Amino acid sequence: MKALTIGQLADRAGVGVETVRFYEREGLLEEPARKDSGYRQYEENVVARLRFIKGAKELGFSLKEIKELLALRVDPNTTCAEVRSKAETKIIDIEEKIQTLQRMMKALVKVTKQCGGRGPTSECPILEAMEPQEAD
Amino acid sequence: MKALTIGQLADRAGVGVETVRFYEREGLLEEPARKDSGYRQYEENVVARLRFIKGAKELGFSLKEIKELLALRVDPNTTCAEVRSKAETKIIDIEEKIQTLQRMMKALVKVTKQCGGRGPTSECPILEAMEPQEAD
DNA sequence: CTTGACCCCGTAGTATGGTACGGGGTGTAT
DNA sequence: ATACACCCCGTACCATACTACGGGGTCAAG
Repeated sequence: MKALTIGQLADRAGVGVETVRFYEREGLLEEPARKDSGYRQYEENVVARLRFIKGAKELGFSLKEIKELLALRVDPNTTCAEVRSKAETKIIDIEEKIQTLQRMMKALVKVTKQCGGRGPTSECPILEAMEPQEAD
Repeated sequence: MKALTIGQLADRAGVGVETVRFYEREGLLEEPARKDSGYRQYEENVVARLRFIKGAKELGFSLKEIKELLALRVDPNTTCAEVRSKAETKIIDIEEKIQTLQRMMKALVKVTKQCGGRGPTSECPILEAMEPQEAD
């Protein structure tokens, strides 16, 4: 297993070198091994971690939340109950996001259908996307 | 129909007054009618618009993208083809987000299941969440 | 053994999306 | 008629998440 340089890692994950160093400072990536020269040496699996961070960000998770997600693992230093309850909170969170996205999609499909139709409407059907659930 | 003051609007949508004025400056909300005093007068439907903005933000859409989403309506000033193609782009976008979220959820469910089991693993199953599709 | 691409670090600057402040006018209730 | 909450505007400030810069060392190819 040959190690990756920071540049190779960044390329494979589709982020910038500076971003990798930034994530390291922020604690999203652990400090890698170093060569004698001081060069960072990354293992292949860090690529997946970086991609995960990238994807989660695009879904509206903050780096802080992503850090929590990445910490969700079953290991000897965490109690099961703890992991479980954290994971369940996140699951609910994600389910809500999915539902909202599905409503948005439905609204967009409706727009394209209206289009196929005839009457020009000035309504904005997408506004309904947030309505059905957030009854206060 | 009684108009809402900016404060009432902000309360109902769950945002701050300053945020409303900010969105107005950014073109996400149109300039409302004013009283002689200069006070803004909002119609009830602006509440939905604000909630939409709030929700879309939590899903990782930028204000710029949200503006585009809100502009997606069938009206006399836009050609159908245009609206259609924009909407379709957004739909694909949203579908991807949904799929990623579903993979994340599956990973989280897996974590909770591992938990119920016995062996402590130090693996992080959530890292697989971004993998299956982004094959390069 | 030099040249060019890449790495190191620290610090500064940027874009986005608000949030706060200050000095002033408004609205209504007592 | 005065008090208190709320509105006006402009400007300044803030957190997050990068991104760039500068001065220097490294490494592999030619």
